[in-house]
Amino acid sequence: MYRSHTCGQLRLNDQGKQVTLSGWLSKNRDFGNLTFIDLRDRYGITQLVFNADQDENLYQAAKQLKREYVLQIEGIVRERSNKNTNIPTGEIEIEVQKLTILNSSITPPFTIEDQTDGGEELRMKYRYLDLRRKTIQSNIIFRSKVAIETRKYLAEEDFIEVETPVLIKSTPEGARDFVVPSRMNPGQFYALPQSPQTFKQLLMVAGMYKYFQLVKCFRDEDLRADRQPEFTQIDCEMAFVTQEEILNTFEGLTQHLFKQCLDVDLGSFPRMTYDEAMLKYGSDKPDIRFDMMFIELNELVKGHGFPVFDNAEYVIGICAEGQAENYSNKDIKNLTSWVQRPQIGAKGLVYVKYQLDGSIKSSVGKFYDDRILKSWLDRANAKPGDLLLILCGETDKVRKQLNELRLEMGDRMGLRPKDVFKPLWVVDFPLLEWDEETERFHAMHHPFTSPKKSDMERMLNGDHETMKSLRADAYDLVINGWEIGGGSIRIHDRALQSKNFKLLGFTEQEAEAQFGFLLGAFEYGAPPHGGIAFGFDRLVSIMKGADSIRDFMAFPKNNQGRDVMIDAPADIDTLQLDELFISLVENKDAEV
RNA sequence: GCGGUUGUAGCUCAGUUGGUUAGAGUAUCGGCCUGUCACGCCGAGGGUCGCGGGUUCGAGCCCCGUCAACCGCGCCA
Repeated sequence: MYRSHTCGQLRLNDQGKQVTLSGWLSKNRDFGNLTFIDLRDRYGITQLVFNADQDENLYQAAKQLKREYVLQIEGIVRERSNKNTNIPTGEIEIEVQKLTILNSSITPPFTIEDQTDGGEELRMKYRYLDLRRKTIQSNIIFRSKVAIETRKYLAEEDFIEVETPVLIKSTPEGARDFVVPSRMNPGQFYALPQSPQTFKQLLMVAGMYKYFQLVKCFRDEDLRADRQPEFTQIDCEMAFVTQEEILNTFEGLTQHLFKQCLDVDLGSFPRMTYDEAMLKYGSDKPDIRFDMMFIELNELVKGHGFPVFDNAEYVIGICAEGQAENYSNKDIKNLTSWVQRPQIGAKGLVYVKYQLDGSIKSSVGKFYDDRILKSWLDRANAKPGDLLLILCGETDKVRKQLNELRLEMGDRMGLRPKDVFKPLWVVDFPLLEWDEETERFHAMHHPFTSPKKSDMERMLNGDHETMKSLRADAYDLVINGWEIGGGSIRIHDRALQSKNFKLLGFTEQEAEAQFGFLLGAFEYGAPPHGGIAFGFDRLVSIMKGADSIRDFMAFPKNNQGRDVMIDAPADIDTLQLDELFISLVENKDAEV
């Protein structure tokens, strides 16, 4: 028996007990003839004490122990004379009678503590040591808890978990696929799924409705703090279901997870159409922890001789409450540089300060008199002390820019606390998105998304401009400005699906070649169906208020998609290449 | 593909206008210490200043190139 108790278990009322503990040596504090050792496992830390007065040999043995040695000890639980109120086991210690070194350790490259001295790259290389740290361990344990509660809730709702294949077929739509060469089919490749989308729809055709799966998905695109090449989805699909039922079911799931895992009551989720979100926040995933909504100023600013506004398509602003006095000319200048960075790309920034004494100060004061400036402030419901920040330009661009500015101001003003959760359903997404560059439509959600019933007639018979205005039964769950989940009611009619493929620029042959199996299935009595997928990693991270999903994955990849611990990806043997009928191009530039 | 930040001891970082032998904290090693819990005190070892080139009497610092990490843009139906 390696242990009778964990290192986080013993309390004052256990004193006098004979116990056996196993764990890692976290720290030792030696006093010459008395030494303390912190023994750590995933449950906590228990202090061991070795006293030379009681056993000189044992004390000398304990002195030789180093960080991260794996120890097993037997001893008696004693009340501490000096208690440590910072840890749950802080009232007791173990008076050690027998010490066994289960394994030694070389000196770790960084400290295994809550606040480690190790940088990210080093921690990733030695991820197995990083994972010994309580902060990371508790993230992974929390993730497990959320996964288990997800299964509990969905099982309670009569969902069944079905595994779908990982080796599937590449499709040009959407993200870039990871591909896997097939040895038995020379020259051909599987693709790893970006999501189990078509399979879950086929499960609906199969009558396996109320499906879910906690599933790995793969996308070969550039990484971000919140994006990894392989990630996990809570993937769900239901048949004989309306959008309303789906929203309610998964609002319930989200409430359940927050309640069970964080003891947070989310309440019922507000809903907003895509158009409203774009108009008020310039984003399809608005952070509604704070207001600072967009104020449209077009007709108030035009026609007064300020050419920048007169020539702009769209002039909008936000009102930063109480910030007028906080922003000196220099601060405004810095903020202007901030919006002019290439990542934001605004041309400039106009401000109107409604000063506490009621006077008005503005960067465009020589073009507009105070009466006009006041009309802008009035539209923004500004009070003395408020700061109006205005951007202008093409509608889509300026919305995006002002969205960034709004979030930045929200951060600066402390309006985005990490422990406050504001969920939001964004609904009625456009069905199609016109891409100017390739001069074709893209599916806003994915090509299986159904138009709203009221738009079906227009979709089948409308002209090009009509297509741009079609709305879909598609929805996103947004929490604190993060897209946590998204889904739609699917097309279950072959003719409608064919029409959609055609709009998306597929020829009939292409549609048949790529999705013939699905179109074929639709001819055999496909039920109405729809579903949703949650980004599991993002959900878990945001529940813990983290910006990066990496610390919620046991073994994440770095910015270049590398696993620096196992050093993958890596070259493969020429024999392996030969078996796969793959030859590598020596000089990459020669390829072109 | 692009923008930004960073790269100096095992680790985290400082290093001024280009100028003596490149520092601190921490970790490691040695010594002392009987109530610590970021223990304390004394001492020691530890450096390809990411890499390559250039300017200069002299480069951690300036210039050019390059590599890597992180953040973001594009991309991510």
